[in-house]
Amino acid sequence: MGKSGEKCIKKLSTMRTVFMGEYHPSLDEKGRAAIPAKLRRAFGENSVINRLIITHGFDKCIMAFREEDWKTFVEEKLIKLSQADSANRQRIRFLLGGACDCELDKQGRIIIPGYLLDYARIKKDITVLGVYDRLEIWAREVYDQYRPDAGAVDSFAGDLGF
Amino acid sequence: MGKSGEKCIKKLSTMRTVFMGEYHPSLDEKGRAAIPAKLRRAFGENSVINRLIITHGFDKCIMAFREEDWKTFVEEKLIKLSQADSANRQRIRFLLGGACDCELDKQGRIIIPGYLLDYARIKKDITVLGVYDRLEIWAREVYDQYRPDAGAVDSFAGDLGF
DNA sequence: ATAAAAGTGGGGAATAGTGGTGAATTTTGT
DNA sequence: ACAAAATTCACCACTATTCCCCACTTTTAT
Repeated sequence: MGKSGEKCIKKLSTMRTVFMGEYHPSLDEKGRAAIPAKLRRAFGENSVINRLIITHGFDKCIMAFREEDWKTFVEEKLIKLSQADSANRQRIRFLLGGACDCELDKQGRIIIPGYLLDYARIKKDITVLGVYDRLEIWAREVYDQYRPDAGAVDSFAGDLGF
Repeated sequence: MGKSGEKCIKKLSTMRTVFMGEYHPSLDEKGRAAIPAKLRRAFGENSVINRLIITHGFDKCIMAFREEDWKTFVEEKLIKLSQADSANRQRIRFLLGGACDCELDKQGRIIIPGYLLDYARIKKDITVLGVYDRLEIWAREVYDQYRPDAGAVDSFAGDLGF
C-alpha cells in the first residue's frame, strides 16, 4: 500500500502532528466549503480527515476539530466546568450548543450551518488557517483586517527566545 | 440493517455520546414542536429518541432530557437535596413539579404545555440547543438576545486552555 | 507537455419538516 | 345521565430541503 506515503507519515514519537498554513477557498452556490487537501492529509495518508466538528471560535471565526480532539476537549475541559455558574452555562452553550458534526463529502467539502456563517460574517470568500490542533475558518475580509502586522510580530520575537 | 450505521455507533467506552448543535424549528398552528432529526438520532439509529421529559430550565429556557438521564438526574441530584431547606423545596417543585413526560409523534414532534411556553416566552419561533445530556428549548428572540458576543467569548478562551 | 489531483458545479434520490384529516376521548350543557 | 360539541391525538400526504454522487474544469507536479 503506502509505499511512497510511508516516509511522510513517520514522525518523531515525541512530536505531535499539527495543522499549519493559510488557505483561501470559497463557498460555492450551495454553501459548501472545500477543506484544503493539504489540511485533510495533514495527519497522513492513512488518517485522512473525513469528519470535522465545527463551532463558534474566538475572535469571530469558526473553529474546526478532529473528532478525537473535540471529544477530549469536551470531556476534559468543558463538562468539568461547574454548571452552577451561569457564565459557565453560557460558555458550554456557546461551544457545545453551537457545535456541528460535519461529514466531509467525497470532494472534501462541508456545509457550514447558517448561524455559524452569520457569527463569522462569512458570505463567500473564506480564509482557512491551520492552528496546532484545530482549523480556523474566517471571512476573508475579516481576517485581512485582523491579520497581525509586521510591528505586532516583531514585538513578540523576544518572547519567543529569538 | 445497520450496515453503514454500524461503525458510527462504535465509541470509545470512556467517551459519552452527547447532544450538540443549534436548530431552528417553529411551533405549528397546533403548538407542536418538531425535535430535529439529528438530535433524535444523536445516540444512534438503534436508540432513536421517542420520549422526552421536559421541565423548567435555567436562564428562561425549557430543558429536555432522555428518560434515563432524567431518572439519573432526579435520583442522583434532586432527591439528595435536603428537604429541610426551603430553598431546596422550591427547586424541587420547580424541576419536578414542572416536569412533563412527552411522547414524540411519528414525525418527531412534542406538545409543550402552556405553562412552560409562558415561562420561556415562546410564541412561534424557537431555538433548540443540544447541550451535553440535555436539550434546551428557547424562544428564538430570547436566545438571540442572550447569545454571547465575541468579547464575552474571548474572555474565557484562557480558562479553557487555549 | 502530459498526467494526476484538487476544486467547482450540477442533478437526482432520499429524508426531514409541515399541514391536514379522521377517529377517539373528554367536556359541557340540558 | 345522555347527547352534542369540542379538543386532543394519531396517522397520512405533500413539499421543501438536504445529502450524495457524478462530471467537468482548473491547477499542480513531474
